[in-house]
Amino acid sequence: MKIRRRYTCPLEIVHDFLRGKWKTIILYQLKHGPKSLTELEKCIVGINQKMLIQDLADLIEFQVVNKIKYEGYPLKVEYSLTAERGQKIIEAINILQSIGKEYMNENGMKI
Amino acid sequence: MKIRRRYTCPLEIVHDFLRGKWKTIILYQLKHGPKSLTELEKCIVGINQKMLIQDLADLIEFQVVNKIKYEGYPLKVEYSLTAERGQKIIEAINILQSIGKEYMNENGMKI
DNA sequence: CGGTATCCTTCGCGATACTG
DNA sequence: CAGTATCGCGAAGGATACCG
Repeated sequence: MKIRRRYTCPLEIVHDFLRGKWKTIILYQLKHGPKSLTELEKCIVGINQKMLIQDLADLIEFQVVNKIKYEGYPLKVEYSLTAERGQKIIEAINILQSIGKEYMNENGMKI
Repeated sequence: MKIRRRYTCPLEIVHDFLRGKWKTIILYQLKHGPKSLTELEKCIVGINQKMLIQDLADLIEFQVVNKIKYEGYPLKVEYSLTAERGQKIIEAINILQSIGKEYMNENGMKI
């Protein structure tokens, strides 16, 4: 992660990090266990491979995601949440998700 | 808040809403009680009035912020978190803030 | 299948000027 | 002091082609 400016509050670091279009969604999709690149690509509607790989790299660097390479052929790589920071950030994302649910109910929105 | 696209998950609504540069910071600054426009402008480094007012309008529409107008002169307006959704969203923001603190400690960063 | 590189477009946001 | 309107730039991100 590149530092973009001088932060005046620890919150700004994390918010700047999560601000992009896809990172929270990627994390959310890893909530129920490891997934491969192509699995992620399939379940995240609208994302393209470039963004997915780019954001996964960021998530790994920030230590919210692990990358596991399995040796041998065919190539197999899996991504999963880290036990520490990954799980913690998911707590926050869960809250946001539940706010979204409420909001949709109140406004008669459907997926 | 204008709907930007078709959402495939309730999380996306809230994330899209919070993605902008300032909303989370504004909410965080309201955590300890109501503030006026100029107070917010002073304590949020780098923001300009246009963005502040624009984001406050969004936050009000999404029912995380209340606007209280006091009658009489001089004009007085205060913004505060709503009891329901405002408090709930702050829970998530608190988690992000604490992740930021950890991250800064680990990497020897200072404000 | 997993990953990198390049080009091009969109739009978030900053600057600035104006109104009640 | 509170709020609205306009304009332009730069970065985020989409499309696409290529490599191991």
